[in-house]
Amino acid sequence: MLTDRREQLLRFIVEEHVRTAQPVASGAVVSRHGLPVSPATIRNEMARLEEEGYIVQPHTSAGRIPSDRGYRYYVEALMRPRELPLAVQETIRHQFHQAAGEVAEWAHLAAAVLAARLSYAAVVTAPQAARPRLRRLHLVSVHDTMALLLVVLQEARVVQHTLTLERPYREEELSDVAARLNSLYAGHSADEIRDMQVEHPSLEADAVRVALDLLDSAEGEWFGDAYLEGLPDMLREPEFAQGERILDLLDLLEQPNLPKAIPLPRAGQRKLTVIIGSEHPHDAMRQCSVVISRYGGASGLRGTISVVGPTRMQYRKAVSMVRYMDSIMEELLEAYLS
Amino acid sequence: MLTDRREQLLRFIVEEHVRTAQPVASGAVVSRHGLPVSPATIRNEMARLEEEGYIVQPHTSAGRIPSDRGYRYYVEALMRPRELPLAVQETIRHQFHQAAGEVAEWAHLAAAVLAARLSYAAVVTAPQAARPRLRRLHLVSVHDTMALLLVVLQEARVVQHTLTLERPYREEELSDVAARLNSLYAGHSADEIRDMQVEHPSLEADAVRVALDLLDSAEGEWFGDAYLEGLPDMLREPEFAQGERILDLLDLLEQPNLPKAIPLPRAGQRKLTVIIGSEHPHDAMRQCSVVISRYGGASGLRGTISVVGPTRMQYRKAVSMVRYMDSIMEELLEAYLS
DNA sequence: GTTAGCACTCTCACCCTGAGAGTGCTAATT
DNA sequence: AATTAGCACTCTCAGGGTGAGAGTGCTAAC
Repeated sequence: MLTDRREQLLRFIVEEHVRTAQPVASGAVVSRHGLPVSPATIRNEMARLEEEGYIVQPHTSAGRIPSDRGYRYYVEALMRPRELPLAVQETIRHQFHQAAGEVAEWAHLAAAVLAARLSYAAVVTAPQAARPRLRRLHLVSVHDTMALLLVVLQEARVVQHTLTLERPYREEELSDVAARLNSLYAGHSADEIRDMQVEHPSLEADAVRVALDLLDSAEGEWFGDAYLEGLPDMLREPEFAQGERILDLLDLLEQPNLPKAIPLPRAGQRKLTVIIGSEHPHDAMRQCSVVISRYGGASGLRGTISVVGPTRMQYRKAVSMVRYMDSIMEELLEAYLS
Repeated sequence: MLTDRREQLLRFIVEEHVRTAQPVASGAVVSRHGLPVSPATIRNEMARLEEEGYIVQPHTSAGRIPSDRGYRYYVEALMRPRELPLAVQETIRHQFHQAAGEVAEWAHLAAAVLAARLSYAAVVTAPQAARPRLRRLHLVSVHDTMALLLVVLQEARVVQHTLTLERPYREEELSDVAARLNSLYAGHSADEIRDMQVEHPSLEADAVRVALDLLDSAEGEWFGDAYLEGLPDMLREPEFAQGERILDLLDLLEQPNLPKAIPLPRAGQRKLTVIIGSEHPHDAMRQCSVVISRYGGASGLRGTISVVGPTRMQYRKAVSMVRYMDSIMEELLEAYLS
């Protein structure tokens, strides 16, 4: 649909603008890109690209900058994604090896690595079970009249809640209660447990009620554990120089609002999604782009990896980083939850 | 040291400036404060206050604003602290009652309440043991080759870490290991455990090593669990309108840097401390004030409650809120850890 | 010690200006 | 038909000038 030359031109404008954060002038194209044509020719081509909505002028006598549509075309057709250099892959893999730790740590580390390598904000959600099942529950005495209820999910995840006891219990009593409940319910989902309709005495009833709540919310809240890193880095990009914009973004990227900022990719969609500027449903995000990938699924677990940056984002680098992180998370899930 | 009238004047300037965020002019003082003198008299008095460093003029033909020293004098001598209205006390107490939950939840809630009521940033650190002791440890199977090590501290706090197992263990094996370790170590501090010098087979050795690490870091990291709330609210104050300032603060208030922003009050100091503007060791905080209180101590647990706002802060309200939160935390500690 | 009066200073919003950047158009060239 | 040289045009940006408004400091009188 675009001629070869116009594509080349658009690519150059995008990449140059991403590099410099400045509008790209016709003169700059010939001098920096080395095309064997004059600036006037470039101007003609630019006029065409503008007509078709791929680029815009901030004002009459400025160069051009890509429009959201221009970025979209770039991402879709011009970008030629690249694998991460092997050296980088090695380094990252090494980092994960060191911190084998817990499942939630993976997500945290992934966010930190993304943020550090890209200088954009990164959000990674820990893997969540699509349909959580109870593996086992534990009651741990924390204090005379306080116990910790641990719910171990089938999927290597632990959630907890504190119970206040109406009388002191000894450690062994608590274990007995837990054992009794486990023999009944281990391996079942919330719905199944509810269907059994067993009557329980006081503490047991409490524990079951809370455990069910935890199971339910483990299913419901897709965003149970989200790790956000690198926000200040992103906000240092020149497009966010005005305080007002920063604050709107801060609000949106606070924990409780995160799901609005990082929309959950529809199940049918392809694995990796790029949302560019005004394509985003939220106003405050109109000058941001988001690269999202959903990992997991095969194992019954899923989560998202995403990067939030300015529309003027290094799409190629961001996409390859996200893609690689995705593969790492998949691998880890594979290895630990065979 | 200041005449009565000058004190009255300083108080008015502080309170008016806090209210309006504008310099206070001599005319405004007579018309709004209703002093039976003329603006000229006020100007003379203002000149004296300025000589002595309590107020400054942003520029020649502006009113006066309090200097850090002026705020200091206000806080020290002019403020007459006030108890929180009973209705507010009731509401807050109720909120805590509802969310009895875990010890870490108290801190989180306290931060949220402070932030909401003051529209400043609030940081509350969860209670930490000065000298943590092991109450009991648990090994919970999470996956064939992964177990969760739970270390319950004497002080109603639970820390956890994941262990990778070199071979699959059954649930009962893990309980046995935990039981063996508990019979040896329950009730002891890290140092005491190290002194015992018991030899352990593989998994046990691992568990002990990690448990010791956790105990150590529970002691070391004063800032183990800090909850920060309300940052965007504070940043909306007009003094932070410039993006640059916001970013510096954002950096400083990120998790790993928090201890720099909220200095730990020296043990000898009185309970509640106010740090005003340039008194703060950190440059980025020169236009902020911090109200800090340390709670606990009697119970062997301690933590801090603090509020960060602009120098132009509602000191009276902030101080009484922090003080009240402090008393609530003390009460909770008392009640649950008798 | 207080006050009226007034000159003085500073900020802020506004407009104007000239330099610089980059374009669009036209007419000539390949 | 595509390219290009040339040039007028438009827009931004920084700098300087201006007048209104705000609030002060000083002086001299009370």
